[in-house]
Amino acid sequence: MSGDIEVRELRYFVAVAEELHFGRAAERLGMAQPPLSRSIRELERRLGVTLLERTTRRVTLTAAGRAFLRDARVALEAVTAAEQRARHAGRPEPGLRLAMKADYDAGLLPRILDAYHREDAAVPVDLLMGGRGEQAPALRAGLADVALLPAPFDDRDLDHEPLVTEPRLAALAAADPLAARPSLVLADLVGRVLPDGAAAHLADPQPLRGLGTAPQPRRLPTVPTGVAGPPPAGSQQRYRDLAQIFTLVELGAIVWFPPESVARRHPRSGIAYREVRDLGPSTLCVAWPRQLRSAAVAAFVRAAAAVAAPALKPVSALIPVSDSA
Amino acid sequence: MSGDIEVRELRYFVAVAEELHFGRAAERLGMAQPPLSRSIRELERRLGVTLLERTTRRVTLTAAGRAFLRDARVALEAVTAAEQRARHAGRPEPGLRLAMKADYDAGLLPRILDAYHREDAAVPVDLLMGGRGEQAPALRAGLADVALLPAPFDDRDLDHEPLVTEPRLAALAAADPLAARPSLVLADLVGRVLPDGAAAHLADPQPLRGLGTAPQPRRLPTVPTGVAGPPPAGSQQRYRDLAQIFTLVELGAIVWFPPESVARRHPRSGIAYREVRDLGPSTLCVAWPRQLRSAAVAAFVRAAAAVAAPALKPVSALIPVSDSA
DNA sequence: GCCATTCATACCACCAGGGTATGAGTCGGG
DNA sequence: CCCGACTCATACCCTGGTGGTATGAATGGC
Repeated sequence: MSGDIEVRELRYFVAVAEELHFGRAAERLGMAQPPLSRSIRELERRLGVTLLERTTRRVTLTAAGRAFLRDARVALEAVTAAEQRARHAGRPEPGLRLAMKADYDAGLLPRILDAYHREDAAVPVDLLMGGRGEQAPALRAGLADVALLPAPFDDRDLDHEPLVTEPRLAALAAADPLAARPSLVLADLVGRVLPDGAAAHLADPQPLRGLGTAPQPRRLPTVPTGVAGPPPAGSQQRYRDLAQIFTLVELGAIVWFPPESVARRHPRSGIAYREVRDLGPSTLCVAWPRQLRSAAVAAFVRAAAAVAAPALKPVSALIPVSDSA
Repeated sequence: MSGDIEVRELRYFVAVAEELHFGRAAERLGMAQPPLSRSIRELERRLGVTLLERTTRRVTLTAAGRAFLRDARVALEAVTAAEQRARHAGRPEPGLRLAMKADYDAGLLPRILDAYHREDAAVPVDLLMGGRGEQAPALRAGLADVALLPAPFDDRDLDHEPLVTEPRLAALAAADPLAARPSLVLADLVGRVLPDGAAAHLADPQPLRGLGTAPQPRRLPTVPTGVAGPPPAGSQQRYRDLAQIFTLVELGAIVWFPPESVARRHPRSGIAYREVRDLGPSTLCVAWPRQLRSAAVAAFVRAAAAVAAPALKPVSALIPVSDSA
């Protein structure tokens, strides 16, 4: 009789714990409800612990269930990361997979790659261009080996090194009355649609790094691909490519806060970039999975740090987790 | 047909990768060799990657295999930690499990516990007294929630906060000629048997924290329990309890480097404690699993930091990994 | 009090995973 | 150079775990 917890059981439990409904969880898992119920019960029996409190009307997590949900997610991430990294390492010439969002490199990418290729441990670099907030998960999932990304980001299981800090600007429609002013403060923008949780800057203070922060919801809002028309105002829609953002900014539908280097790279007649005096700066970081200490990654981090060194300003607080990350 | 990697397969692969021999690995796993061979082959097929190069005479790891071994160990650790933490969280009154080595608290434990119990989030504390080097693994395995331990230690997947730094002394047999001197330097001790990799202080500089450090062997030397007679000189024997160490020090069999607070707590006529002018100090840390951010742990860390605050000296370099950790 | 909803139980069927027997390739010794 | 030992792979069988279907039982709303 069964000793070990299996990955399958972890997936089952996570599904039920997320749905809090055996029927829906079973549907999501592509199976029938009775074997799912049985699996969970068997899991509980082996753990010697009740994870879920069930009545026929309601399913709730126990304290142990909440703890197990958190740890099960971590474990599942570790398993899939192992799988992905092995797949990549098995390729004939496994390059270094660098995850970043296009243009979010503070103009350093060419010099970093140059410096990197002069390192002894250098291997070819595969660029993985992703949307905002996809870099850190890609590292965790084993899909990338190293990333360039702006802080703050969710740095669970990641190590990082700040590279450069630069101001962020507000991108406004040129026709916007605010564009007439040479500089703004955040309060000027109250009521505007701000992308990507930037609204939090106006509302709450940033969550502090450290212990005791409540666990954050991890689910990303789903991104409808190939949408037509602007999203409803006030939605926390996430924009994957700059063209889309530019269009919406030009239309006055949103305000956007790009780092200075990104703005400088995209002058555009319909868009005005303005200083925001009380908007915190953006810090570009290099990040990598904590337990991954390959020579190729180390060389990349060295190269990036060396290139950035002259411009380095220490970042006062790297916020590890935020709802919008 | 193939969906997911399973924990069983990870265990199988780790066994084979460690033994580099299917027969022995099968024996270790308590199964026959053919199904083990088949499982590994099936795992490779699903990964699309060759993990092991086999001839009938020799089994070797491929590059992908080495990467997968590292990640598989991490994943297995995560699974067992999830299991253990759930078991503990399911107990009727789950206390905070504090791992430490007896006496290695720099005299702070009573005050830390006092301060902790005044915290709102405080729960009863279960003390887990372990030998040297067992604290960090206990945190990783989900057997403890928080630990007090001296740096350096293997801090993979752990967060830590330094508490106090204090000098270490040399414990010598009172009859030792060196005991006549008021203070020593490490060079005086060349050729002595030093426990727990302290010899590294004499030989190589400490490995630097950071990337690119080669992966370290993780296997602890096995500790024969209930040994009789002193171990052979030069062995990297690990000593579990102080009584054993004292006996060996008194006999002049070893030299030992306890933190000052430990020495002060154990005055003993047969043993002389002497300053070692070039021996680095010891820093007591509080450590906890990185992803575990419970209120009880946060409260404990706060309490420990508050108690230690007056005495806090920053530690210059926490060495994350060492052979002796 | 009835009915809809939802989790648990009962029972069945299939195949994944483990066992045994044996083949095949490789290295070493005579 | 051939033989034999060693070790991994293949062939085949069989058990039990895992999933499906049918149905019961309990809960909460109307």
